[in-house]
Amino acid sequence: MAAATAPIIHSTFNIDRIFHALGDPTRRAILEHLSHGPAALSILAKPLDITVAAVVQHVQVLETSGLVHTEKVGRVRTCRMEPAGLSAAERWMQERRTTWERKLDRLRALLGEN
Amino acid sequence: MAAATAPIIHSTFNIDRIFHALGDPTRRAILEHLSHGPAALSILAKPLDITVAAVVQHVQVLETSGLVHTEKVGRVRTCRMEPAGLSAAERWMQERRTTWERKLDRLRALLGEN
DNA sequence: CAATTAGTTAAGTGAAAACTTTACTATTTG
DNA sequence: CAAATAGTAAAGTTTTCACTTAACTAATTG
Repeated sequence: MAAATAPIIHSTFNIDRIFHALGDPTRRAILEHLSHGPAALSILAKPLDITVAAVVQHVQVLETSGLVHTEKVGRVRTCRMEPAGLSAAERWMQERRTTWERKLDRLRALLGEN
Repeated sequence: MAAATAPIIHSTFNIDRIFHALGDPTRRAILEHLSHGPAALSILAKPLDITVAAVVQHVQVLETSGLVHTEKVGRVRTCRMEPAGLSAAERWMQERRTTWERKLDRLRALLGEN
């Protein structure tokens, strides 16, 4: 019963990789930067005091998780945020949270009826 | 300009700890279990093939992040989900995502006007 | 074309994280 | 009360992760 099983269309997203990518504060800082617009690797590196090589590795993690897309033109690799990955993670959390909240409501209703 | 700065009330939540806690698949499995209702440590441990000691450690991480609350009665420690932490993480993602989506819209509008 | 800029790749280091083992305490139950 | 159950705490092991260094390629610019 309850809601019909949703068709699995968007399973290109690996929730494991997404949450792992989001687990690191530097990668979240990169995402935050990219939310204001696309940026080259060297631009992303500037405010973070780590080497460009480290930034490259973080961006690779973000890219294989699907949270970021990159494209190289000339010698510049431009990174841009890919919002669908975030949506997938938001959905995961929302599902768990609402499942729990519904459970709580039912419990409260039962207790209220006594 | 733009929106007024939101008063910081709910900063009891450490977004760093929350995202770190969510970064581990075993901890997400525990949360998933708890979304269906509170459970004792030993119940949580059963489907995961790791020792109870390891589960205790995961639950400690979840608890210090605020995603889970636990209480010991007799010899049983019962764990229950705390949805507010998830909401905080959802909010973080939604903010970054919508910032980016608004940016995209403005860009599209500009291009559309040409 | 020489110098600079942007990024890449591989290998190594150190620290954090996940997990186990072991020994132990407190509670419950037959 | 003896045995079983539920969890705890500390210490050690293994694995993963973030980061650096260093040597290199390709594109751009003075």
